[in-house]
Amino acid sequence: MELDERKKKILQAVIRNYLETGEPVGSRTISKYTDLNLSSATIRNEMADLEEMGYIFQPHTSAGRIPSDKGYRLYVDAMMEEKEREVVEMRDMLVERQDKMETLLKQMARVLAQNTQYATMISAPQTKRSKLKFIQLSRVDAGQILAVIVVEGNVIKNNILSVQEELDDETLLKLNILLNTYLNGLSIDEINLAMIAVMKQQAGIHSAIVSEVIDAVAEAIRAEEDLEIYTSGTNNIFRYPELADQQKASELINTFEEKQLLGELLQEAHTGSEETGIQVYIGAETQVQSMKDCSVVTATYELGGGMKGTIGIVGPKRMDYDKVVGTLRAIQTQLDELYGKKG
Amino acid sequence: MELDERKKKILQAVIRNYLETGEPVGSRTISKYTDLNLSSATIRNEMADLEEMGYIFQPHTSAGRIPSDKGYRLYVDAMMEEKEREVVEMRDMLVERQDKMETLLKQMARVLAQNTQYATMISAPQTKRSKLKFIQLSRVDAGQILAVIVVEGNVIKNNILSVQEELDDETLLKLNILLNTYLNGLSIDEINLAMIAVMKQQAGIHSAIVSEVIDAVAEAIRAEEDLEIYTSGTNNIFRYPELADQQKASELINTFEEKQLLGELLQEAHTGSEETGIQVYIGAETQVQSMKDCSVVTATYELGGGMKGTIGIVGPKRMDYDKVVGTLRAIQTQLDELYGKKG
DNA sequence: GTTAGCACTCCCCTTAAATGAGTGCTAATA
DNA sequence: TATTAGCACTCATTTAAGGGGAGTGCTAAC
Repeated sequence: MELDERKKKILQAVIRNYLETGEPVGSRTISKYTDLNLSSATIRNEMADLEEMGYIFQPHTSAGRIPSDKGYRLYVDAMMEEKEREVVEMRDMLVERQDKMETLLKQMARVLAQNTQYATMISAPQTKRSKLKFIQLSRVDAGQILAVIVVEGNVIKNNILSVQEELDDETLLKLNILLNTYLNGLSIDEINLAMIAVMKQQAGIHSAIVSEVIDAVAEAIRAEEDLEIYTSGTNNIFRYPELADQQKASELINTFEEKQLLGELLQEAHTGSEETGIQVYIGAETQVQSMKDCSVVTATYELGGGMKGTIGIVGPKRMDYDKVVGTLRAIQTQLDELYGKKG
Repeated sequence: MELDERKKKILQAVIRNYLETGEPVGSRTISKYTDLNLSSATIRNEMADLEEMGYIFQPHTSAGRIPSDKGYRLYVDAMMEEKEREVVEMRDMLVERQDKMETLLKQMARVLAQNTQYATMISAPQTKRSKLKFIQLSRVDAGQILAVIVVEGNVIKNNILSVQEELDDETLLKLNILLNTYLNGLSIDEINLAMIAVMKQQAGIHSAIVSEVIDAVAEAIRAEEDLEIYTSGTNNIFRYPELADQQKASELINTFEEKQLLGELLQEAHTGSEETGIQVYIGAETQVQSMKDCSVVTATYELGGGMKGTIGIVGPKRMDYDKVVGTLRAIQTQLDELYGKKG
């Protein structure tokens, strides 16, 4: 069977209506509220066809139709009309240029949740690909060395290293110079064993302890930074009856609190994200079990200096895709204007 | 009317039974399952008295009795028998001595939630009262100075300061010496304006820019550290029907996600906490609106070096106080053994 | 002071009936 | 041949009624 123009129009009308009301859509509704000028009987025939093709289905006999995942997918891919949408508070927020990354991200999540009425999450930019700017070792105590590492974008990491033997000031100074000389300008990903070996050799004249410190520093630099994730508006799921029953709500809330799975989800969205940087997962398309009845829309953002993170919005399958995608696109644009251009 | 021994026993029996079942307790139940050997009629008379005194009430005519807040309060203050209870995983966890405070706290919250089946929260230790151990300024870029501050317990703070004029190496070195000389060993609370003034004077020989940097450092040290709070098991609230309806659950979940209010709650519990360090808030005793139908039990913990934080457990009013208080006490003891003794 | 007995209350569950939205199918129509 | 009107049918949802049961308060007897 072919999906002709009329069927498309009817499918679109069904989906639009269902997105608004959340109620199964009947033939009479379509007949009345479209410009197709067809009787409900005709619509019924067409709807039966659409059901056979798998785009819509009935929750039970003698109920109206609701879109299937396949129907939503077609809608998102081909029928959606992005709503131009600007988040004004977001713009203000970004112009202020929070000095604390953490605060900025938390606020972004919150504003977005209030704006869309869905649950939101946001991952802090990853620093693995940004370049080292500055390394410094200092003695804090006898036996304790503080390593401070600054990467592009002024993200700072610290670590306290314990050493057996004490290092004298001179050695420490030399070590600092050595580390900066070799590692400066490299990204964390680029630091490899060969390089560490060369450094150790260079430092070999001093003592074995130096080697130990270098290892510890390399370790600290590469340390699995646990992807920070901020969420907001989790309780928005209660607005949508299809997600609000105890079983589902409980699982979703747990997912949002534990954050582990959110991290994987955002990670995947980030890497798998095509040219536009926006991705939509409908129902079972997500890997996350608790979100099988949800849709997830993600957007990759960039703060300049190679710092990329991902924003995610989680709502019911009947989420307002037009609005959500529009909003995310607007945020991308705003961020680009502020950070993107100057690289 | 007087609360004689027999009434106390009956009240205790009512509460114990209600904690277990969550169902209103009838006179017949008490008559059968206590060693008082009284008929249900007698119990009924006594229960009418207890109701008049405000310790119990009926959710509706011809239902059994359930404890009032006043009843719970009496129970917690005078009738509770703390259950000896050790959280074994906790012990293992503590012995491993996570190097990352964050990880340790997250795990503590999680284990506690699994153990008690309630929602848990934990505040990271505050550093305001711990002593400064080490300060260092370094030049990262022209115009950007990195300030690293280490306080007791090896908690590290950093801040990037922007300065107009460039500082030469020598000035920087002197500044470092100056800051360490004056501030080392002081707690953040103890740094005051007078002290800063003295430092500025001392540095006066150099230039006005130095004064600017000192101000920035003082600011950075005192910067409102936003109380980190980790939560776990929020979804446990769904185990208790009296908290699980949408309205209440949604508000509670929001409170747990936004964390702002939790912070205030833990803060208050911390400061107001008497000798044992454990506090119980029943129902309306909390300031937090969304927890009016909950009970909250908090415990102050200490990690040595003056680092104190607070653990909180949130559950229904019919929470198992004996178990919760016992568990928290056990954790306090374990932490004391590990950190407390050596100060 | 304690207890047995009894009428009464009120929640809760089950069942039955009424309602109404929506469908599929058939036959008539343009 | 495509469209439409008409109609019987389905099924979720709401409403009402009735029975059961747990538990109470009160009274009178022990």
